[in-house]
Amino acid sequence: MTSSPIATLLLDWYADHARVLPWRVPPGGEAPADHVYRVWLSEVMLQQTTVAAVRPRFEAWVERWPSAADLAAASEEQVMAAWAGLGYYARARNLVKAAREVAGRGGFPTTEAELRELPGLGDYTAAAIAAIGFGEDAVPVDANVERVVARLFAIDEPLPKARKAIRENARAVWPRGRAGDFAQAMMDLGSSICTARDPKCLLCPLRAHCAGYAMGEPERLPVKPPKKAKPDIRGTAWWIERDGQVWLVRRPAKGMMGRMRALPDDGWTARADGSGPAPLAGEWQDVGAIEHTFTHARLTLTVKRLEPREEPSGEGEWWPIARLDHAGLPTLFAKAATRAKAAID
DNA sequence: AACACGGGGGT
DNA sequence: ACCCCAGTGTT
Repeated sequence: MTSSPIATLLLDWYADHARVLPWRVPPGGEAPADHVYRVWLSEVMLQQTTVAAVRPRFEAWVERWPSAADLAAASEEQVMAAWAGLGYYARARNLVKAAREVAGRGGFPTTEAELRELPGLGDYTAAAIAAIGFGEDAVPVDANVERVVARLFAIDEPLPKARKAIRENARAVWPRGRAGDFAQAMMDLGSSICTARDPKCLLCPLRAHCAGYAMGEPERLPVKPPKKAKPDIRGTAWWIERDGQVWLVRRPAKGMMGRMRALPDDGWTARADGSGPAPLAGEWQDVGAIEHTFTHARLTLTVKRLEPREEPSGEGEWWPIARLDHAGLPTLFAKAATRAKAAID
């Protein structure tokens, strides 16, 4: 079976232009013993998250937990704190579950179909690990591949209906035996040449084969559905301070930032303003508000401060304010904490 | 099929 | 001030 001209051109381009990334084996290089673990971790971190944001977090992570067995032995609490700031926290909960399943069965699955059963691995990630991690002829279709293929074949049907045609065309050009390198080549092309806006077609190794380029305005593709406006919502977070410590709670398992450490709040959700009572009676000092944008809403969070005599009710813990950086707060609450501390001075 | 789920980087 | 992103799980 011979490769398509597109595969040959892109693999040749990749041989000269591959990005150097901490989880990547250079084209032609030898995979390390922990390769699958590193590919798995990088792929999960890269779900809806940019390379620039992932890179330093990946390095710190593999230093702390060099293998799936190490990660399986960690507490979920440690892992959640280590994930703080990366967002989509279900990924961290699933990462622990998956690590324990992998450790329990004595190693990673060795097929795409088995990988797909691990928590947190959908169609894309299972295919990416199979192709990049151990060379299976899998076809991982992410947003980069969608964009490149939609342009190469001038698929102008709007997403998500276009996905079937995109997947079929991707399969048609994907080279057997080089699935992993080709996947990474598509990522690099999508990130540096075939970008969402202002693609650099004059530098593209596939230009001569690109129907989108031939038609003009390849940047229109893929066609995306209109997105809806984000509602503005409001909420309150409570900064309860005593003897250089602040009262932190653990968020419920369900919903936003599930099981993450946090400041107590008034029960706002991404769909509604909060209205819950303060966890203590007293003279609350308004220390200002912070803005934070989620996927589905823009939140204005008012921060109120109190130095109480009695203990707050309910589950929680006193945390030294000087060590708040180590509490593993999601970015929203880290911002709120910064606001509260600024008001103290 | 539609929605919930965070955050940061690029322009 | 948007737009985008190496998506997955639930309803």
